[in-house]
Amino acid sequence: MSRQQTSSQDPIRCIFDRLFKRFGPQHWWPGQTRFEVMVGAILTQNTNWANVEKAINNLKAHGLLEPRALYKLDKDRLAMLIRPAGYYNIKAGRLRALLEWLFTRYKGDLDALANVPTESLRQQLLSISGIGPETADSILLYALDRPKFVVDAYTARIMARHGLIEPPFDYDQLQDLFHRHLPADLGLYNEYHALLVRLGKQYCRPSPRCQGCPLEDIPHVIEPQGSVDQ
DNA sequence: GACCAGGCACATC
DNA sequence: GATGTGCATGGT
Repeated sequence: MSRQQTSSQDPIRCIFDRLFKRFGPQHWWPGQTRFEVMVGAILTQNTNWANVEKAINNLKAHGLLEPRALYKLDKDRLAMLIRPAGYYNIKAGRLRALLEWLFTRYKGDLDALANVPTESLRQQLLSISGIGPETADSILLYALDRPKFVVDAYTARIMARHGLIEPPFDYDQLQDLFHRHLPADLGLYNEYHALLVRLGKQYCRPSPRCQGCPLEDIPHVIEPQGSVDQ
């Protein structure tokens, strides 16, 4: 198999190089504050980002994209404001659960999270109802500058379709694949995840239509499963 | 009208 | 432990 125009023999790094060369920097996460990123991470669950933006703009327009203001907001009213993002009753509850944690444990002060070790913070986020591994890691990476690689549906589909990991696999196994092959670098994790989403939107839909995919000649290397032993 | 989108919790077997 | 289902809007 050829290695032309790849700057690394490691397939995981090779994919990043290829995507960055093709698509360039993605400037993620599209949010102006840490709190906006946290809210967006919940609103975007199984939802198109364009719809999330509508909901975020509603909150902004009402001056509610700030922890204390949102914490004081009635749940039904919150649900109506985030309606364009879908699952609005569920997500209103999830946002309230996040705020409840933030205020009960940290008095609503995002700066107070800075001293909490990453793994402890991750466990705390995962203990909040409505925050699973992807949402937790999105918050950790994009809002709180912690080097956790974010795995999403696109990541799973792309890696499986290009033979980099053998199904069945779970979130932790896929994340571990990236953690083992990459340095713990915030900028790299940030850009890589964004690039995978960029690729997935155009070339890696559920129904295959992969012509012109910039990864089509990446060597297919099935990874041994990660060290998730029980 | 069908499919899809930057998940997660819960019920059931 | 694995699998199925509900949650919902809006663009293509």
